Amino acid sequence: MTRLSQYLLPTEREAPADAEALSHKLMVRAGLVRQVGTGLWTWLPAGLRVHQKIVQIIREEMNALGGHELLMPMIQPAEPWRKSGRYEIDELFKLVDRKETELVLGLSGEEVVTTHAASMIRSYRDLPLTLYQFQVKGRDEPRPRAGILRTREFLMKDSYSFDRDADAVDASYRRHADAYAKMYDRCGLRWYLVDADVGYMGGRESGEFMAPCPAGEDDIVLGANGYAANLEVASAEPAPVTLPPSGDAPEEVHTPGTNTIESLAEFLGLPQGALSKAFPVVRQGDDEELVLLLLRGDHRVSEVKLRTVLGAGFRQASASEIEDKIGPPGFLGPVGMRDSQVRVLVDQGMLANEGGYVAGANRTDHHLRGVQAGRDFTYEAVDVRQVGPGDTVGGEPIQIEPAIEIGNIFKLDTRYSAKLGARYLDPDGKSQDLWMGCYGIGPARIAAAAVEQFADEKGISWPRAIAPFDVHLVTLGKPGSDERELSERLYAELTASGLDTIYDDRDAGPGEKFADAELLGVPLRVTVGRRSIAAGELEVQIRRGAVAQAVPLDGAVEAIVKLWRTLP
RNA sequence: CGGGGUGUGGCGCAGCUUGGUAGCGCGCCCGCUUUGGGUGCGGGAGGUCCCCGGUUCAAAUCCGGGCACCCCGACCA
Repeated sequence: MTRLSQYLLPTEREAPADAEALSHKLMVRAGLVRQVGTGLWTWLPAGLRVHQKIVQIIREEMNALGGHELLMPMIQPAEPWRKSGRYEIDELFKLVDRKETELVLGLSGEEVVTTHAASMIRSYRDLPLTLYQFQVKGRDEPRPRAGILRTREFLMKDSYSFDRDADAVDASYRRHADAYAKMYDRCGLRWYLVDADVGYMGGRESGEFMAPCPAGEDDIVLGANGYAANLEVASAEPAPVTLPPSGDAPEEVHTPGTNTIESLAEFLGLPQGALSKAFPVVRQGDDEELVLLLLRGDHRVSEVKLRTVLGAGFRQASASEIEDKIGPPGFLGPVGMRDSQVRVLVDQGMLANEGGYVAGANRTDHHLRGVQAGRDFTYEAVDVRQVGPGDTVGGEPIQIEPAIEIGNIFKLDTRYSAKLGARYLDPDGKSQDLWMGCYGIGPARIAAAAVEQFADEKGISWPRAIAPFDVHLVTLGKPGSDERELSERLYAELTASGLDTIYDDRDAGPGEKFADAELLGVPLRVTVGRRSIAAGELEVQIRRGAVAQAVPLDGAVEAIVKLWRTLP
C-alpha cells in the first residue's frame, strides 16, 4: 500500500546548493536519499526500493552462476589484514575496542573469506566454490563526492571464487563477467567492460564495468572492434607527426632559455610532436634505479602504465640525481648522458615516424636535432603514453567518455591464500595454495548511473527493472468525487495485477502532482481526472520520452500491464 | 594533503562593508478559493544567525581559535 498522502517522499523544488552532479541533485530532489555527513547517506523509502530491486537482480544472477550467499562481519580483526599486507592502506578505517584490540572496518572481504577458506576448504573435492555476500563496506575516502557516487560507507556485493589452478580461475572469472553483463542489462544500463589496472587489490588481471555518464570519475577509451579500456591503461596509435629529415648524425643547436617544450617548439618553429620530452624517474624499491623516459613532446605519461612497465612505484628524480647522471635539467636527452649506463626507455609513440627528433643535448641552452633512437643511442621500447583525442585503434578514431565504475572483477590467484595459509589437498594428496578471484559490485552506483543516463530536464526516468514503482497513479479528483472513486478502484486493481503502484491521493493541484511524478521517474503515469470519466478512457504517459496515450477504461488494467512489459 | 568557497527557520537566499530588538521567496499549519501543469486571498507557527572565546553599553555583523559541509586537484576495488 503506497498512498502518497501517507508516505515519506520529501521532494524538493530546488536542489541542495552544494550539489553538482545530476544524480546527486535529482536523487535528493526526488526524495530518494538524504545526507547525514560527508560521504554518509540515508536511503529513504522510495530510494531504498530502487536499491533493493538492484540487490535482488544481482542476487538472482549470483545464484544462477552457482554462488552461495553468506554474511561476514563488517568489523574485522586487524591481524589478517596485517598478514595480507593491506593493513597499511590509507582508506582502511582502523578502530580499537575497549580492550585495546585492533580492529578494522572491512573495505572488502578477502581477508575474512580467505581465513574461512583456510579452515573449511580441505580437498580438491570441495572445489570450485563461489561465496558471496551483501555487506556494508567502510572506506576512509580522501574525498567523498557527487552524492551517492563516492561515499565512505556503502553496500557492496562481494564474491569470491576458489579454484584448483589458474585455468579454473579463468573460468570462474569468465562466469562472473557473463553474470555481470546480465545484471547490467537487466538493470537497463549502458555499460562497457574495460581493461583496467589491478590497483591495491593486487592480482593478475582485472576488468572494470563502466557506465558512461557525465558525472563519471574515470575516462574510458572506446575504439574499433570493441576496444574498450580505462584511460589509465589504454593503448592506441597516436596521430602521426611530420619530422624534419635527419642527417647522418645529430646536430647541435643553440637554444637559449628554452627549458620547456612550449618555448623550444616556438623557438625552433616546430610542432611539439617533433620534440622529445625527457622524464627522469627513479624506480622505487630496495634497488632504486634512475631511468630516463622519452616521450613525444605532445604526449603525456600515464603513471599507471609507467608503474606497470617499471614493475614498481616511481618518483621524479631529484635535481642532484639528474645533474649527477644525465645533465642539466631542462636540456636532458639520451645522447651524451654523464652516466652512459642510465637505462633509456622510449615510448613507442615516438618510434613510428620517419626523420629525427629534437632532444636535449645535456648541455645548458643546447639541443640536438635529427636524433634517431637506435642509431644514436640504445633504448628499450615501452608503452607508457596516455592516449588522447585524435588517436586511432584499428584505423578508427577513438572516443573518450567519462564513466562511473559500477563493478570490478579480479583474478587474485594465490595472492591472499598464500599469505593467509588457505590450502587444499590435490588428487595426489599434495597441499596446494587455493586459487582465487574476487568480484565487486555496488548497487548504489548502478542507481546513480541509471539516473545520470536517462534523466531529462524534468527529472529521473528509471529503467523499469529498478524503478521504485511500476506505475504512478495520479488522481485529480477530490475525495468523494467520481474520479476519486474510480482512482481507488484502479489502485486496488493495479496492485492486484502485480504492479507496484504508488498512488498520489494527496490534496494537491495537478501541476504539483505531475511535477513530482516526473521528478520521481516511475516508468508509467496513469492520470484519472474528470476528462477520463467523460471520455471513458485514461491518460497513460510513458515517462521515457513523455509519450502520452489514451487507454479505454474497459480493460485498462490489462492494457497497462501489457504496456508496462514493453518498456525499457 | 594542496587550492578555492560556504555555514542565517525544512529548502534556496538577503542582511555582515559602516555593530543597535533578524528578513525575503518557497515549503509547513488554519480558513476560504481553485481543480488537467507548482491557483488566488487572508491568518499563523517556526531561528542557540555552526561552536568557543575576545572587543564593546551592545555582535549574525569586528577580532582570535575551532568544527562542519561543498567544489577543483592529488588520491580513489
